Amino acid sequence: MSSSGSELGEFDRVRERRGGRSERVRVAVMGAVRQILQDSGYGALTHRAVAAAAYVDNATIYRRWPTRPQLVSDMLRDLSSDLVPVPDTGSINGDLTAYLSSVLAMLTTPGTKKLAQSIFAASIEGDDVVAVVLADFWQERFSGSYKMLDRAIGRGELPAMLDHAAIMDALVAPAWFRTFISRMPVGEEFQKRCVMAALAQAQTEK
Amino acid sequence: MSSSGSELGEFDRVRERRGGRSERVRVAVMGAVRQILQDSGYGALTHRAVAAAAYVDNATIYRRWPTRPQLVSDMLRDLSSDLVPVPDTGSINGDLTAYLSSVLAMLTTPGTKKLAQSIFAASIEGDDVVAVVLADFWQERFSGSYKMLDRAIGRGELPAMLDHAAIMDALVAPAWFRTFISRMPVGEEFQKRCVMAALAQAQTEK
DNA sequence: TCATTAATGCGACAGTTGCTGCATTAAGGT
DNA sequence: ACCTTAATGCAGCAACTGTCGCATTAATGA
Repeated sequence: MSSSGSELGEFDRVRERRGGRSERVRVAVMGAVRQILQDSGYGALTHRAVAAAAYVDNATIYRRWPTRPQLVSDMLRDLSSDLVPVPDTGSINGDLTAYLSSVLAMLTTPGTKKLAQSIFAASIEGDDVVAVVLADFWQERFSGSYKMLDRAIGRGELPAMLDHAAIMDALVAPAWFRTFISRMPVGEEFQKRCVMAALAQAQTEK
Repeated sequence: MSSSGSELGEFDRVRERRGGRSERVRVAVMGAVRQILQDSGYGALTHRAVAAAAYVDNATIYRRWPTRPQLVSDMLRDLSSDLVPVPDTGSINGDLTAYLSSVLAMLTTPGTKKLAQSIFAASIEGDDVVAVVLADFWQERFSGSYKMLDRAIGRGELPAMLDHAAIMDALVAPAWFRTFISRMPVGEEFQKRCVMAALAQAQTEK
């Protein structure tokens, strides 16, 4: 039955080669994707453009990442979380202010804004499989920020029964909404108001 | 100088033909665009697909709407506002609940969700000129909903000095954010909570 | 070190997309 | 009714996109 000596199951297992050249290609491609997205945006993300920037043949890109959304979602895994760090200033007010400040900085700086835009564009263009990856990405991103809230509960600043998601909605949803959908300005008082709204939401018992 | 008999300015004016065949083509194309977006989404919006659906030559589409975002932004003008009507139930609580309910229905129904998705995709792909059109679209959409708040002020339900945009942010931003960005569920209690948050924001003096 | 074969590079191909002359049609003014 | 010419239809083109077969390279296990 199995032409292979090892008995790992009913079917022959395709032995993937995860190290060496394949890994080098992967790193180069992911770097090229991020570079292109930051510099020129999602519209410039072509398989051949990535291939050229990574010094890899375009057929290789097509074989490992058949669609553009897959390129983006795969890059998300490598994306370090230092884009929006979770602060620890000692007070919930300071934490929320610092966090939203990071988000707004990310959404304002051209390079990272294009990056965020691309994530959004990919999630629209991508099929359901990619959507799952992206949902995981956000879940992880949020679970990190939830620690911020739990610390405040430990300090007695917030009630124990919190709707974590509701608070983060109040804090960051308007920023994303204005940046990419309604395209209204996100100024200084807008930021303060969102922090206030998040705090008000946090005081509401679940 | 001027080969034309009429003296309308220094240069000859190109006499556009706004009626007759041109208008019929325009109506057919706009209908085809909306049909395609609702049925198959932004990815299926090809010039040739629109041309086929509208029984018009594809060169005509290219000449009058050179890019896909222009097709979408032009369709927005025709889009009747009955997608998200501004309610008048008699109380601010009822109005906000009904309004958010309409927004969520629009974001949940497949056809209209794809329509909203397409607007977003076009605003990302489109150049700055298109962005202006889309900003106007949202401005008009919001100005309609502001009347809802002004009626509440007239009834004495809300303080006179309101930050209209802040209230609408609290009401609808989380819905858009969860639908297209964080992809979290938008359930029954989510809706109630957003209305509560918007009311709390409304009670805050500007 | 050697054999196996997954992964890549290379070249070519059909299908699609964006665009452009040119002939034809019909809208708008006289 | 007639003229001018804007707008459309038609045909064809270069550029780009996605895919494939085949030769070559090198990762992995023995």
